[in-house]
Amino acid sequence: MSTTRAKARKNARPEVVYHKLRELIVRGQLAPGARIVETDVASRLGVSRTPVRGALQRLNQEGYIVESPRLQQSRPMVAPLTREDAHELFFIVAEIEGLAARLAAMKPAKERDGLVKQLTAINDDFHRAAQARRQDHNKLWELDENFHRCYVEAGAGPRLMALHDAVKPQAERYERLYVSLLARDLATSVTEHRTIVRAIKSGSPDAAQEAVQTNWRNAAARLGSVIESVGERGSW
Amino acid sequence: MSTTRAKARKNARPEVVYHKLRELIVRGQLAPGARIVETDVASRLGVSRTPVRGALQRLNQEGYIVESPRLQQSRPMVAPLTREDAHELFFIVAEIEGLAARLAAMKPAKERDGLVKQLTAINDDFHRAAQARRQDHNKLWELDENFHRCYVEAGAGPRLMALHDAVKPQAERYERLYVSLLARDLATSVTEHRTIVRAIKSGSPDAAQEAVQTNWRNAAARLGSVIESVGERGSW
DNA sequence: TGGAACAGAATTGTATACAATTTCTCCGCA
DNA sequence: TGCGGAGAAATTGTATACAATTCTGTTCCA
Repeated sequence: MSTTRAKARKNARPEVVYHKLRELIVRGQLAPGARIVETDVASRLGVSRTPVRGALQRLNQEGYIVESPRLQQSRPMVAPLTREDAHELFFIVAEIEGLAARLAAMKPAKERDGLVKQLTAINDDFHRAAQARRQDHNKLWELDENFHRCYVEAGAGPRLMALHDAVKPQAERYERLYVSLLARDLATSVTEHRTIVRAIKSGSPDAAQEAVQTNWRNAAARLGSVIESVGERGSW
Repeated sequence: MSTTRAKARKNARPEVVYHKLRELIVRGQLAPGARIVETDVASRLGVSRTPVRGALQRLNQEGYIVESPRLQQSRPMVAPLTREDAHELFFIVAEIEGLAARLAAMKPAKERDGLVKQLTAINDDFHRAAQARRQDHNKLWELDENFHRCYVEAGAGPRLMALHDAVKPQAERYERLYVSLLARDLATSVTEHRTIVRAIKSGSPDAAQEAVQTNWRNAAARLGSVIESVGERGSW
């Protein structure tokens, strides 16, 4: 579990390599299946292989990169996007964020009030952005992300938070796919979000957990029906 | 999430360093709070710092070691054991294994039959081992571990399995504490295990998930009431 | 033509030297 | 005695050289 939360250690080189690569993978500029070569990355970013190695190992542990099933050496490549993977991943997120929502709904009413206000505001923005003539996929993704992060941060303790931080980013690639491929279907998400907010507002742990899980599981189903191996894309 | 499942790559040096250190930490021979020095480990195990670094990074990501100061260098030390940490960790395991149990309970009856037989056998062994005059803590831990692993493997897909593999080992330190400190209270566990088996046997997803979660949450509560900062222990 | 084998290139694994940073120690001084 | 600081020791960060492994392309033989 990445206990390794966003390290404050900004200038650490493995850190910047990690973020650069992760960004490229998540945005699809480094295509699923693409090979990653330590020396290339190192020379492109102007560092030696040592920090690159650290970054690669982390990306591997976090599932962005997989190792070709070779024997003695690893030969890493960008993890592919599959329907099954998306499904399982979203179900896992459903559990984690569901638990966080349950905990958030158990907070004293006073705390919940502020949270509910925030959530409502974000979801309204999300609604508007979804209805806009010219949709901004980037912004849509960010708003959805914020919505979920909001109640997770309110409910989760450090350990659950760390788990969330370890797992959730892996869903980012699929979430971006979601808003791209299902741009017209986002009204459903708005409604599901409202259900979550209501449950937290009324302080119903069971309902909150249920609502979050439903939201994610439905998303998994919707995405699964349109993801057909979004093949090679972009290069670097 | 350690997508990095137990690598078949046996002879890989980072792998053996990782396992050696992990074992020492989990068994308490490397005390919570103890500093870990790359060069020491390297010379003790007869390798250079490079593979040690890999192992250390992984142990860090998996939560076995933490970085003490917020400076520019890491200075890793063995993660301490606390009541709060145990509580949160067990609740997380409750979610993960609960989900796995739910999925296991949804398998066709034919598959479930074999599973139920296995689970019953293990739990009976566990029962006997718990009642033995001279308890073998090591064996007790292993049996409990097997019991849970059994239904998890039956129900979980690769991603959930990977998540489980990433999180569960971190609970090992607390589980061993549990069987040591609560040796006389293990009958309760046997009973809770029986409830799990019944739910899977009857193919009730809700009941199975609930039973697993109850088992872990109760364990968290029981452990929490006796864990009092099990201070420094052992050295290397 | 097809395939096996070999040579060379490409790539990762490991060790080690050096640089940067942190911690420790001990001495001076009030 | 206690505090502060300078310099030494310890420790981690980075780069790089070399070793081990895997991949690629070509040649040679059936």
